[in-house]
Amino acid sequence: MPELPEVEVVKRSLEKKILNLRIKKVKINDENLRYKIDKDNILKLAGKKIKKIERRSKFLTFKINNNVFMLVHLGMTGKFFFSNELNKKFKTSFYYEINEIKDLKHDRVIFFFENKRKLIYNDVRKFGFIKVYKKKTEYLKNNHFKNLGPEPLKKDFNFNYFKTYITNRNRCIKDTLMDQKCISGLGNIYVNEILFLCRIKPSRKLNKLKDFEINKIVKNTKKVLKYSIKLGGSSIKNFSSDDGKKGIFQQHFKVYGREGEKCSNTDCSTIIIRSIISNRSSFFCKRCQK
DNA sequence: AGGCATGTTACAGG
DNA sequence: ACCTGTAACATGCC
Repeated sequence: MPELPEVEVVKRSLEKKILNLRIKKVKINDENLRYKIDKDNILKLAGKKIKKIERRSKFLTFKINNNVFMLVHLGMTGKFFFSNELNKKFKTSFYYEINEIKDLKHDRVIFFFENKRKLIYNDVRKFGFIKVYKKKTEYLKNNHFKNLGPEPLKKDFNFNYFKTYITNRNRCIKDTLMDQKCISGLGNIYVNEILFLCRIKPSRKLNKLKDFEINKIVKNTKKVLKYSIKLGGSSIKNFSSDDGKKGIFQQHFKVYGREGEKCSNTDCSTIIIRSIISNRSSFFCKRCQK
């Protein structure tokens, strides 16, 4: 379920659990993730501590001591689980309930810490990956960050940037917002939600956007992402609560997944429709989004 | 059986 | 070299 807000929530949650813990052992159950895991490198993490966790777009970076860096992308179905010394599993994010037996099969990599604590990387579809860089220079050169546009929540994603970016391009707004080169961290769910709030239909061409709409897109992008992070992100399945903190943003989806339902804008009861744009479902209200 | 699913990227064509 | 659109990757659920 990971778009920017979910990855951010995972990051914050992991910080509380594994920061400064020493890795004792790494076990690889399935090395064939999006990229084949470099066993030599990942096994060498044993004995080292996790010093810092950062997020860039939908990527997580674990800074390990001795200038070692571990880069993780959750793909479509990647999740982290943490279990403590009692071998009782706890969620590492706020929004996954663990069905231990069912999920065992998809536990791809396990990091063992002292006192029987474990961090489990679980990924059903294996679109996620884990890469280890032995040197800071190697990490900085990694090709995943090369073409990333600005972080939506930072100041460099603003009206001027966005207006300049879309000038002389012709594409529809939905594809543009999904394009990580333009803005990094959005995915299908949040783009649908943002465009609904902006009352712009996903297929609108960039050259037909008015300045006030460009401004609205920038503002609503920040608003939706912040609100979702505040609610602990969203999840379509495997969702449950534990200690009262849970990701509940999916309860606030206004269009995503709501094909056939009535538009949630007041004084509109048009049925939300779904259409495919660039191989991805788009949900929108024909009446409100122009 | 066939369609669908939160993402990225290799590739082809302009 | 840049821009854009498409298909593929692996797996499970309706």
